This record gives sequence, C-alpha cells and structure tokens, in this order.
Amino acid sequence: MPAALMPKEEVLDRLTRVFREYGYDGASIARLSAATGLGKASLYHYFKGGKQEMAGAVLAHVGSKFSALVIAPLKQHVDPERRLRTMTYGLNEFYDQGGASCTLDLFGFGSAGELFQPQLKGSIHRFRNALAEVIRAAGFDHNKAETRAEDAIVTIQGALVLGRATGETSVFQRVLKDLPERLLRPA
Amino acid sequence: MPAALMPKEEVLDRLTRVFREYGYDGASIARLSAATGLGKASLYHYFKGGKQEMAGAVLAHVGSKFSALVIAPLKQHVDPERRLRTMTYGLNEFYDQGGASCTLDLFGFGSAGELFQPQLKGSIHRFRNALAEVIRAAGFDHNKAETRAEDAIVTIQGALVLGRATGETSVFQRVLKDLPERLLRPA
DNA sequence: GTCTATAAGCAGATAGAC
DNA sequence: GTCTATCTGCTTATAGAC
Repeated sequence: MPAALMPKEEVLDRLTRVFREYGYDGASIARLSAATGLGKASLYHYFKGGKQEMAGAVLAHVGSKFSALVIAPLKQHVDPERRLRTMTYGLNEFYDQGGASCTLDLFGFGSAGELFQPQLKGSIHRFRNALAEVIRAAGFDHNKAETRAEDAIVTIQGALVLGRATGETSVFQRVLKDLPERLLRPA
Repeated sequence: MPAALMPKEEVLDRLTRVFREYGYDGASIARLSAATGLGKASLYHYFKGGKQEMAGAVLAHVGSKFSALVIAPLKQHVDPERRLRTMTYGLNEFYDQGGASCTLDLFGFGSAGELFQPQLKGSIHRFRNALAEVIRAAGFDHNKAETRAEDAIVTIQGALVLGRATGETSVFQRVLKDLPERLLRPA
C-alpha cells in the first residue's frame, strides 16, 4: 500500500469534527471534503461505502479514542476515587472541555439512528459496565452500582446538550467536577 | 380569513413530530408535506418563510405546550413536593413517555443551531427559573436551588438522549420518578 | 492516490391554474 | 387554500485522466 498524503488517522479526526458539528444529515460530502482537504473522489477512494461508511469509521474511531481516554482509566489498579478522577480528565479532553457534541446524541436519530443504533447501544453498555465495576469496587451492591453508572452517563450527555444549547461549557465543568464524589458518596 | 382544511394547531403538531424525529436537516419538505397531507405549495402558503419559518413556528408551538404541561404546574399554589410531582406527569406526556426527542437537543447544532440558539437559551432559562423558585420555596438558598434546577434539566435531557440511543424508555421513567425527591432532599 | 468533470436525483422554493 | 408542474442549486456518487 503506497503512502497517502495524509495519515488515515488525521483524515478520521477531521471527518469526526464535521460529523460532530453538523450531525449525520448536515455533514455533506462537500463539507467533509473541505475539512479533509481531499477531493470528493479521494474520499470515495478511502471509503467505498460512501457517507455511510465514513460515519461508521468515525464511530469506530471515536470509540477507540473513548476507550483510551475514558474506559482505560477506569481499569487502572488504583483506588476507585482515583480511577474516577482520572476518568473525568479523559472526559474533559474527549468532549473538548464540553464544547464538543457526543456521537451518542448526534447519531441517535433520523437516518443515522436507523443505521447506527446497535453500535451506540454497545458503547453505552461498555461504558456503564466499566463505571459500575468501579462503583462496586468501592463497596456498593450490583443494583446500586448499575444505577449510579447509568446516572453518570445521563448527566454527562445532558450537560453536553445544555452546553450546546446555551453556548456555555460551565455546566459540563461543574458536572464533571462533582462526578467522582457523587458516584461514591454513601447511599 | 376562510377556513383551512386542517386547523393550524393540527398542522403544527404534525410538523413537530417530523422535526423531532429527523432533526432540522433531516426534516425535508417532502416529509413535512407527507406528514401534514398538504402539498409543498400549501406549506409555503402557511409559512412564507419556508422551512426556517416552519421550524420557528414548531419551536414556539412546542414552547407553549411545554409551558402548559410543565411550567404551569410549578406555579400552582400547593406545596413544593406536589408541584414537582405534577410537573413530572407533564414531562412524561410532553416527552411521550420518554420516546420523543427534545428540540433543545435537536435544534442545538448545525444549521438549526445558528438559527435558533437564542430561543433555546430562553427556554432553558425559563424552565430553570421556575424550577429554582419551587426549590427555594422548599427552604433552599438561591445558589443551591439554581444548581439543583440545572441538574434537573441536565438529567431530563440526558435521559432522553440515552433512551433514544438504546431504544428504551426505562431510564427516562426512572429518572422522572426520582426527580421530586432528589430536588427536595436535605443537602 | 488524487484530481476535474459529470451524472442522476433530491433538496428547498415558486408560478400559476383552479 | 390547494394543487400540479417546474426551476435552480446542491446532494451523493461515479468515470476516467494523470
């Protein structure tokens, strides 16, 4: 395979930015082309399945970044509070300090919803399980841990929605700061 | 003004359903036409400003339904716990038991975001103020009330996002059930 | 692997008959 | 007030040269 002008990693980063800003339907090939600097035909050379395959690749790319930044810290061999604190740093970076949208949100409706719901469901499942295990490690029972883990995801998603609607990132910042204590405080 | 074949109220309800299911960019005129049973030209007769005006009218329509179902209960002359409980019934209906998306979410990005952010911001502001006043009436100070009100909105939005991504409404139902107690419990 | 040029179809929007 | 027919431009996607 001959070298491309731009590493696929970089291409995916740029595609991701467009999908996250405009959503699936709003991310036109023209915009994706401009953002990558590649002509439309070059994009179709990379992704023979067209826009749908681009979105799928973006989803996988985003998923692997999320694993590295957010899931991995939850599996470290340190105390629960420390794991959750490290995770919040990862979340802060992953969501660009609260200024980025989540693909869980943007790919969950309309044409994208029909195509990608199974993947979204899987991502949520993995995140909730990793969170719940940390909370169990802190001494909470299975049900309590599952519920708190779910609440954490709800809170993160909600804060991102609010931040986007208001144009402010302060809600996300506050929520992130309080998250570890909230997940571990006595019932 | 001669009578129309369908009351504008009914037209707005149907437009709302499409915008809430597909988002702004995904809601094509063809779909809006099919959902209302009106030809494209008839839609443009109602809304001379085109799709942008349709979305604006939908936003206003949704806003007034939200006022009646959710804000009004918060201003009743009964105890705070009762006001919040009644509000959750309104939320349940407004969001179709958790199966409907929120325009705060769907109109917050892409082309819609640029057009409607001010209105979204206003809606959030009104909801948060109404919630905070009830929480203050229960004896909490201004800051605590504001924070809890904001958390409530975050939680509702997040639960809707999660519900859409997983195709389940159980998260929304649980969150709604716990909301009054959570907003009023001792600090 | 990248490009220019172009195809085919759908988008939003309008004209004008009834 | 509603319709059919139509316009223009943008959409996704492809062909084929370099």
